[in-house]
Amino acid sequence: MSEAVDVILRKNQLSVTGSRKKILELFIGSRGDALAHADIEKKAGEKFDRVTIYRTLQTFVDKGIIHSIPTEDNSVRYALCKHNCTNGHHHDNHVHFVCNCCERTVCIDEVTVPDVKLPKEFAPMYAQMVVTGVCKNCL
Amino acid sequence: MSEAVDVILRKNQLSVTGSRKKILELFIGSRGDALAHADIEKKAGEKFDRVTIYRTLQTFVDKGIIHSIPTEDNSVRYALCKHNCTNGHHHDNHVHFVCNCCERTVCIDEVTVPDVKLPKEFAPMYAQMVVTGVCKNCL
DNA sequence: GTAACTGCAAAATATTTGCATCCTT
DNA sequence: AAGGATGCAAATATTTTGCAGTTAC
Repeated sequence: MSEAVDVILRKNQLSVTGSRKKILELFIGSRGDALAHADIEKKAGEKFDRVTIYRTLQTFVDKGIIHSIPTEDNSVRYALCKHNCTNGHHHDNHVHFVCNCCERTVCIDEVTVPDVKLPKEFAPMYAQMVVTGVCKNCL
Repeated sequence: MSEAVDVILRKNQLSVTGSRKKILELFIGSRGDALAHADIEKKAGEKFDRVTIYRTLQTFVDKGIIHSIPTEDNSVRYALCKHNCTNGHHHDNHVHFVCNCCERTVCIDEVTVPDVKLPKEFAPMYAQMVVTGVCKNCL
C-alpha cells in the first residue's frame, strides 16, 4: 500500500517525500472521510510543520489528487478524488454528506449530483451537492 | 423600503439599530448577490466596526434572516433568506451559482435543489447545491 | 549538481472575547 | 431604568511569504 502512494505521487509528477507520502496515506486510510488541516496535524503524530501541510494540501488540490468540500460552516476539509482528476480539473461529481452531530464529512461515491437547468444567463461548468443530516453512528 | 427593514428586524425580535438597518439594506439592495464580510465593510462606507459586522451577521444567521453559502474556496458569503427561515432553521432550498470569473455568488430562487437518495446509513435533513460556471457579465 | 521540498520565523489576514460606554425600548 | 448593542483593545486562529538548509532525482 505504501507503494501505491509512491505510484500516485509519481503519476502526478511529484517527487516522493516523507510528508507527501504520509499525508496521502492518511487520505487513503480515511476511506472517504474528509480531513481538515487539524486532523492531519493530529493524525500525522506532530511530525510536520503546519506550513508543510498547507503546501502539501495545496499541491494535491492543484494536481487533482484531493478536492476541498464546500460546507456551510466554511470549515476547510479535503477528500481524495476518486476518478483521478488531472491538473486542477476536478470531475468528482459525487454527493457529500455532513453529519450535523459528529461533524463527519464523507464522500458518497455511489450517488452522483443530479443535473439542474439554470436560467440562461448562467453557463454552468460543474455542480456540487452537500447533504446535511445525521449519520448512522450518531443515531 | 427603509421601513421594511424595521419591520423585518422587529419581526425577528431584534432591536432596530443603525448597523442592523444598514447591513440588512445592503442585503436587500444586492438582489440575490451574496455579500462577504469585506463587501459589507466597503459598501457600508467605513462606518461600522469589523466586530459589529461579525456580530450582526451572526445574529442574522441565527434568526434566519440570512444564510451562508457553501463554496469550494471556503470564502464566507451570505445572502438573504427568501422564505423567512425561523430561529436557526433555514429552509432555503434554492441553488447557488458561483461565477468562476468575477467570483460573484448568486441565489437562483427559480431553481430548487433536486432530491437525491442516499444509502440508508445517512439520514438527510436538507441539501444544498452550488453550481460553478460563468455568468452573463463575464461571457 | 540542481531543482524542488521542508522547516523556521515572521508577516498578513481573519475571527473571537472582554469590557466600558452608548442606545433602544 | 435595564438590557442589549456597539466600539475599542487585545487575544486567538488561520493562512501566506521569504529564506536558508535539506532532500529527491
